[in-house]
Amino acid sequence: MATVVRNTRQRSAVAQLLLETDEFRSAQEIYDLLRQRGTSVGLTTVYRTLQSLAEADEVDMMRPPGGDYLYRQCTTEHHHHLVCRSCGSTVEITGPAVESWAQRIAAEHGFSDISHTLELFGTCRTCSAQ
Amino acid sequence: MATVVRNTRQRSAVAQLLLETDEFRSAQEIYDLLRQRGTSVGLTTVYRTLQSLAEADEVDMMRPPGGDYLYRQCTTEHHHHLVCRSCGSTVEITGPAVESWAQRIAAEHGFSDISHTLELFGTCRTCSAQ
DNA sequence: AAATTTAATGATAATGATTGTCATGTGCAA
DNA sequence: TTGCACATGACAATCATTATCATTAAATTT
Repeated sequence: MATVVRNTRQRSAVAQLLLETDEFRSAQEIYDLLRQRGTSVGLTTVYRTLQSLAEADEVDMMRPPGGDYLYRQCTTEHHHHLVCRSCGSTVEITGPAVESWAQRIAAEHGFSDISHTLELFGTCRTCSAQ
Repeated sequence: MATVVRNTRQRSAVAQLLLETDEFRSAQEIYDLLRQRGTSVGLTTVYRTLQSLAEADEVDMMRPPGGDYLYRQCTTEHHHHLVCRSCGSTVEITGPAVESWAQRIAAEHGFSDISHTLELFGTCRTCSAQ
């Protein structure tokens, strides 16, 4: 019954690249980076692998306003992000009382099964200096 | 120089529908609703009008995880939303100290030109009862 | 080690939301 | 009323993502 995840060259290549990448990257960027380092993986497989890793909570997946989905290897504890709009460099941040606040507000209005999105976007120091 | 916004039947129809709609709706849904009430507007024009209204901060525009852009007439003061994943019904909420918190965190990491997204998603009472 | 089973791969096509094009329509200022 | 510039909308184009499916190759069994 349990879905067996096979250990393939492609899955390892994607996982390894994510380990070495600190910025949020799109599927296309990850595809390009893999080609550059000589460990090409088909674009379809890149999408599938990222989706699989995201479902397993091994990578974070987000979509900035007006942009495509971005992926990044993160710690497993719940956190939020401060992301550079220009280069994708990322700082993991821990929201203060967002969790409990969200639950309380939702309950007050009769909403259940609550989730939330909280992301900060800005321009990092490097990109500010052009 | 200033862009003049003309008062057309189509723009009025979209604005009027938004005034009477309390839920976040997609462009396609708005297009359909306009047809139903006999004030049809071309889909391209619906998109253009919504974008124009969003840029003027007269409607809020958001994109739930895995979904398309949604639009809703809101108050002009800055606020966040609690949105039903199932029917789109929305409660406007005011975040606590999110603003200042975001600015402080960003400054600590050398980021400038900060913006943030904070949205809550859940299932409203009506949809919980099927 | 070979055979077998079944998930994974990837080239390609399909999808679908959003945007671009451009001929025509129309608000509005003169 | 006229003229100009923006607005409209049918249609085509774009493009990220997903579906298809024949082929490859893990992992398991013989």
